[in-house]
Amino acid sequence: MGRGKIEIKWIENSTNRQVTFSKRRNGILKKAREISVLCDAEVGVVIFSSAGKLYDYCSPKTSLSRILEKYQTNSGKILWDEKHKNLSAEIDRIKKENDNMQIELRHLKGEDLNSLQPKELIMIEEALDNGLTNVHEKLMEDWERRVRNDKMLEEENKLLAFKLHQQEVALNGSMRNLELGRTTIKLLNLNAASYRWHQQWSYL
Amino acid sequence: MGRGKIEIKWIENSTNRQVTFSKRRNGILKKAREISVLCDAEVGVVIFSSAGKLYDYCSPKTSLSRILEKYQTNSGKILWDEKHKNLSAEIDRIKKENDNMQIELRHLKGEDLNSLQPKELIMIEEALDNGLTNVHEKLMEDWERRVRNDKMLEEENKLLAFKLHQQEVALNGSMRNLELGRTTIKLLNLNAASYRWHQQWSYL
DNA sequence: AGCTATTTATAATT
DNA sequence: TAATTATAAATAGCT
Repeated sequence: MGRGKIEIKWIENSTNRQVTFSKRRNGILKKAREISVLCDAEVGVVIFSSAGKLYDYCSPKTSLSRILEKYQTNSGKILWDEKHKNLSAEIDRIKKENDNMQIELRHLKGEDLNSLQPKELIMIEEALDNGLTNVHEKLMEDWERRVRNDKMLEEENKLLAFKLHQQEVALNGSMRNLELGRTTIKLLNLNAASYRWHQQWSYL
Repeated sequence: MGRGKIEIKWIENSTNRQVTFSKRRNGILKKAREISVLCDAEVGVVIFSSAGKLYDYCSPKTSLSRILEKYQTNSGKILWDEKHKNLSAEIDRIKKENDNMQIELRHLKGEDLNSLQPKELIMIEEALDNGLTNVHEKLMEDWERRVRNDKMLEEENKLLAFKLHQQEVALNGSMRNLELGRTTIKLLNLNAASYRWHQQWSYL
């Protein structure tokens, strides 16, 4: 896999050895990543260079300690004390639940349908139809609420505009009736409604 | 690295996935062996297939637990001393993931929509539409396959009926040419096709 | 489970 | 030390 073929034995030249280590280490970690994605495998890799530097990989959605725990139960080799078996079992249980939901989600999103029987497809179709109906209903409700609200605001608007007009007329009338000059004009007992209106629109 | 290039993403076809897993697993374990020899590296690899089967490698002159011990001191990550912490954190994480999926599922099924904004509703609607499109496509494919199959069977049927008719005519012809009486009529070298046909329909 | 056309990884070289 | 390139090795799609 290179300019020349090499025997699989210790590389004496230390520069070469280090370069090869770096390249191959990257290769292994990449392939570990790939197999975990391609095949949904749980993978843990730990590599120490001869100088003692650490490199590692662990597939997503798990952790080295979890992988190692599984390793213990599966291989019978004991890596450490076994006081956490029940927690581990709990995790397995939840993960299985998780996987099932994942599958259901995929199916509802129209993915990974190849393995399904028509009967199953039809059940999914029904679920989707159902969901769609409900969503549409909700959207419709929302739309209607919006429309009602708009109408209400419009009405209120008209009413307020009218009141404003009335007040202006009244104001003009009183002004005409006042003597000119520095007369202080004490303004106007705005009634409660028009006050609220004023508050509401004053930021414009 | 094969007849065609593949994307690094989950392989849907389960046969392909399994074959790829097996090939790549061997590849990784081989490379782990090689780097440990070539570069005098300490390597530990643990792989679980999605079905939960264990494969592992550990470089010679050491053991997984020794490698892992080194891993702990070197990375600062605690693998087993306070592992219950890790585990319960893990459980929390998975549970959260679980909850999120649960919610998404509910939403797709049109449940629990009250808290959603129109924008979110529309996104869900799109997802559902999409899923429905895919499911319909799949059903349509299935339907078409079925129709094609039916047509083929019908054609074959006609052909066989025709052959049968021909044979009857031929039979009647020979009968007419035989003297009447108790002559034994030795029946008829049915050819292979009509024999198969007979087998096929005789249960009706 | 084997076979190859290809893609990848990497040993040698710059 | 980092790129480049010629070649070996791995493997995807077939059978």
